[in-house]
Amino acid sequence: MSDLESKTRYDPGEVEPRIMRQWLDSGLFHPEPQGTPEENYSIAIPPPNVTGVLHMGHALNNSIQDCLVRYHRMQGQRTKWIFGTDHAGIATQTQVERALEQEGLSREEIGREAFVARVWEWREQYGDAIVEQLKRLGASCDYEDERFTLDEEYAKAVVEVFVALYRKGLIYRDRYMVNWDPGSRSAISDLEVEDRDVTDTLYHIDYPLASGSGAITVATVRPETMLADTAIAVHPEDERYRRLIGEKAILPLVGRKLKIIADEYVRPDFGTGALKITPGHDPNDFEIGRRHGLQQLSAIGEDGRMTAEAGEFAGLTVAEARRAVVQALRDQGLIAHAEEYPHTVPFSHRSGERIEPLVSLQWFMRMDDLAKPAIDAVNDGRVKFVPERFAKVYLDWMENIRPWCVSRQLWWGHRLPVWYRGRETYVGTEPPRGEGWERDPDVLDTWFSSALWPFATLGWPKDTKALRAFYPTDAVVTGRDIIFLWVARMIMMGLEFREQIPFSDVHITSIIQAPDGRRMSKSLGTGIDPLNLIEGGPRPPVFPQGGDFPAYGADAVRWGLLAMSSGQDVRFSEEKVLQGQQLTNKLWNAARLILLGVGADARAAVTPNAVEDRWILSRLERARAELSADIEAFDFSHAALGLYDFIYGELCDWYLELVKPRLRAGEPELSATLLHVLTETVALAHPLIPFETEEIYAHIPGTEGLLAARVGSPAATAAAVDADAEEAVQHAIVA
RNA sequence: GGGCGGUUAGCUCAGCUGGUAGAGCGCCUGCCUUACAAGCAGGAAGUCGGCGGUUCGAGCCCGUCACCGCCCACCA
Repeated sequence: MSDLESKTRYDPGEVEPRIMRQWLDSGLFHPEPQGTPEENYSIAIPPPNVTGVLHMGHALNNSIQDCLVRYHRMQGQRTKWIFGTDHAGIATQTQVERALEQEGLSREEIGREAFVARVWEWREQYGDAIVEQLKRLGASCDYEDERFTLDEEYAKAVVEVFVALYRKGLIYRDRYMVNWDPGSRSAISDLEVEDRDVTDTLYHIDYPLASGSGAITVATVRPETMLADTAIAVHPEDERYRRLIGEKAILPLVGRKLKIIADEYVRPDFGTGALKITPGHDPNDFEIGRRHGLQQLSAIGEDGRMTAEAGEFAGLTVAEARRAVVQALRDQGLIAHAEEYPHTVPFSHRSGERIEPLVSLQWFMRMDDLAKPAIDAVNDGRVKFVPERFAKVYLDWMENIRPWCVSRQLWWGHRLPVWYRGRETYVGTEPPRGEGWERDPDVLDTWFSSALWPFATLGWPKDTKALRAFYPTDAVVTGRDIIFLWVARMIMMGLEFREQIPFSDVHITSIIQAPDGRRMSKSLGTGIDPLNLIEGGPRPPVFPQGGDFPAYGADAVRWGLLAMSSGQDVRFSEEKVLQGQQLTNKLWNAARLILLGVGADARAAVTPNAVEDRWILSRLERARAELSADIEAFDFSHAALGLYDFIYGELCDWYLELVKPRLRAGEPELSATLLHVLTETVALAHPLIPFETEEIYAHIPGTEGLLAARVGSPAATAAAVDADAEEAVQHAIVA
């Protein structure tokens, strides 16, 4: 008890690492796989990227999950926080490629096998960082049962799913228009594309008519794609062009004859009302091309350079080709007009490069059949979104769902279980027998494996004890940015392969913005490293006052983040973390007052007669009920604020101030009440501020074991809200 | 082009099924020497974005406008 006497301020830096070690050594976070999912409680962590580091989103998200997990554990439920990391295909591969570049190497130079080995090494070296950071936060994950989406066992689940969906006809190979990311040199899904505002030049180009009588003028922002034009389209009702339908125009620079076709897609009021059709390089033109049976030509290759189809322009980059084509057209006097044209253009979310729509042979997954039961699950309330409005976002997307391009031209990931031999294709969990088979080099989209997370982590496809004990899980806690990428797909896969929803609650957390309202981002200098908040460290540039954060400690940061969170996006506020620190300091000193003040024989029965004693006991029960209700409603800011009000306002400022004289007199009855109140207070506060409460608990005479492992509270059930006492005290306050 | 969210004290945010505004930080005043001065007590401070409507009564309901933010969408 010496540190209680000597330390007038709570010292998280000393306490927290020590307590975490005790928790980890206790095995408390690693439950036996027993019982049923109904009686147990489980959450599968959104797997952080292996090479990632903790950011503010993780800090909030994991503070919330830990609060839920600790709360349910202390309700006596067998509780498992399923833990692991994600291989994060493109992100990880890019990082390792960059490291290679530093050595003057490329992945092509060292070859696939050596490269993948390098990534595994990289993972060994950096993969633990985020795990350690989560421990620093106090997250009570089951670290003893860690999964990785590329582990052998997990990979079996991925292959199993791929093969099953292939056999069902839901996974298929097709030559189709995809979002080609020249940066990662891979196809990416629609969800990995973001639109950005760009100002391009809109060129009006004359295509001479084959009849020799004049020209038809088209408008385009991508003149270089004209090299792959195979038609010109006009609206069937457009009087200006009606007579030209069926005629031919000559493609400048190339000389190919282009049929002038009619299609209702064309808007007469835009540009010139005549549209050049490039089925190989534009998603709309691709559709029009299919409707009219047009040829698809590719003038741009997967390397982002012009192909042989581009003739004299072959080998140029797209940007170079654009300049060259424009110059050539100018030389021939075919550019009728050019103007600045601001519009939105797709970019790769990953590499940041402009998407090049290409026709490519890829593997796709048909989603509509899978979506139906997943739509029902939300409509009938088996899966609930909190806040509720996100259900609509989910449903809108699901009802208009499109095929998912699942193949990626990367090396880091789950390789497709697909082999080819001549015209034969083999798909299976085991390699094909016989000679001459070659395996598809592509890997699966990272989100394909993440979609299986809630059951693949528990050992599926084997029928494991863990699966029987913990699936379905109870909740998933995540940001709204991955409702489609992850949450929706987990629901679909869970229903398809386990015939059960993967979780019953989807809690969508706030997104925490920088203090100035901008997005938190490393490159903008608006990001805040949670560890700098916990252990002290430099304030990023968004804080005008500069200097270092004090070492607030994990409890204060957790409390602050919970208090900040709400159904809305919120700005980060250091004041809330400071308030959390004040709370922990207040509680520390309240514990000192009580523990240093009560007599040694203080463990008497709690039989309060004094009205203020009955009052605080009543308030305690009220605080407990409100806190439970808030946590179960995923209302963490009210949980945090309510806890603060009870500890600060009622327990410390009012009750303890009031009983100080009696404390000095050494009343045994008071001592018993004080110890009871302190014990129950740290117990109910534990899910939010676990470290300090655990530390105080260890100092309370008569307690044994870990607070984190404490179940329920016998005294609590006996006690009840005492309206008489509350009213009596209210009157006293007024008087 | 559709959809969603926001606009409440100087700052960051609460305000449940409508009954006449709250917290933290900041500010002002007083108290201090033994739980905590990163303390205690008290105080000032808001035409609840604008306009119109429903109602005995609206920050909360309806309509409309204005900004701000986000998501979805194939107009060259």
